[in-house]
Parts: sequence; C-alpha cells; structure tokens
Amino acid sequence: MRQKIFPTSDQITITGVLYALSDPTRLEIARQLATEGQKACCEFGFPISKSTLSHHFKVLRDAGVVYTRTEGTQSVNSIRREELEVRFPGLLDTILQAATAQ
Amino acid sequence: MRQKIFPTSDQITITGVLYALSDPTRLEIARQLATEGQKACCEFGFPISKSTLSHHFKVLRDAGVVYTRTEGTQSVNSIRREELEVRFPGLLDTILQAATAQ
DNA sequence: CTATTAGTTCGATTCTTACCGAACAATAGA
DNA sequence: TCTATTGTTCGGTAAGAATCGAACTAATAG
Repeated sequence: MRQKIFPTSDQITITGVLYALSDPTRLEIARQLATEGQKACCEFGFPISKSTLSHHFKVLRDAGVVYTRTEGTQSVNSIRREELEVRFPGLLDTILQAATAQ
Repeated sequence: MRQKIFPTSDQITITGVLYALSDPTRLEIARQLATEGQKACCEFGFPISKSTLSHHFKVLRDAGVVYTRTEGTQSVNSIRREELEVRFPGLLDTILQAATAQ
C-alpha cells in the first residue's frame, strides 16, 4: 500500500471541497463522520463495491475533507473539521446542515 | 429558443448546488452575480467560447443557482439568493465567502 | 427588410468519473 | 506459517462533462 498524501490546509481549494461533496455517497460519508466521529471504511454499509468505496475515500482525502490513519488492519477515517474551519469558516457545517435538512 | 425551465425551491438539491459551484468558471459567475447584481452573459469576459459559457449558465440554472430572464436581445442573469437562503440557510454566502477568501 | 447582437442548440471530440472484479499488500490472529 | 480481514491498486467499461465551431433563433437597430 502506497503512503497516503494529504493536502496541507492552504492546498485545500474551495472547488475541490465542493466537488468532493457533490456526490451523494461522499456527502453521506462526510455527514456520518461529522456526526458519529471516526469510522472505518467497512462500517458505512453502502451498497457498492470495496474498490468504488475506496475510490470515494481517496477523492475525499485528496480534497482535504477526510483524514485516514491505519489502525491495525483497518483504516480509520475522520473529518478534518478544525482545518476546514480555519480555511473556510462555516463551510462544512453549513453544507452538512443543508444535507441533513434535505 | 426553447423556453427555459427553472427548478422550484424544493426541487433544488444540495448535491446539485455543490456540483454546479465546484467548477471555477461557474463559481466565479455566481460570485460576480452576488456582488455586482444582475449581469448579461456577454459581460463576464471569460476566455471561453459562447457555447461553453452558455453551457455553464445552463448548469447553474438547472441547479437552481441562477435565474435568467430575457430582456431585449440579451439574457440577464441573477442569483436566486432568497430562495437558496430559505432552502439551504447560509450556504451561498459561506461558499462565496470561501471563494473570495481563497 | 437586412444586418447585427446575444444566446442557444447541435454534433463531435476529448477528458474525467463512477463503477466493477481481480489481484495485491499489510496487519492480526490461530 | 497459514488464513482471514481490510483496504488499495489495476485494468477495463460505460456514462457524463467540458470544450469547440457551426448552424440556428429571437430581438433590435439601421
């Protein structure tokens, strides 16, 4: 497994974040991570294949929305709440609020 | 010219709005409309072809972000601020703020 | 009535994305 | 050491999106 690379705070772009969260599956991942805290990939229970789910997590990581650390045999994901808040104040909460309101 | 159809407030989806604004050109269109008020398509001065620009406006309209009305020979665009605010409170402003901060 | 202006629509091309199964890698446990 | 378990990566396919030029439409100006 190649080492994962995460963008630094200033490398996070608004268009990147919006794009990452414009997919229903990825938005739901972000929502669950934000409300339920950290979770392993396998705990989401989406009706899609492992490879597709892995792809979605990579998009979220590359956009700077999610951080993934390896813990034993599983990958624990968390949302980069503080960094996103500093970079784009209010953005994450407002989007997640909108996602919930829907 | 076929008649333009605009989504009603409840037809606007969060993923649709995020997707529409995840493109740099479209985000800039929204930003200019929000800060400078209504504008005709031709007044934006992007270095892209008419057909591409027309496409971007269609994406914004279909997502419910922009309203377009015909006035003489030109199309005047405005942002659907109030409706978006009711549907997804704070969303537009937060995104535009982030776009500007960048 | 003709020309101009402002956009839209069409057809085509190229790029990107979502998705899957199969093969691979890393860790943990028997 | 063998075997699950958990994800990643690869190769491929199918669908979608960005882009353009050309043809079209609608309104206005001359």
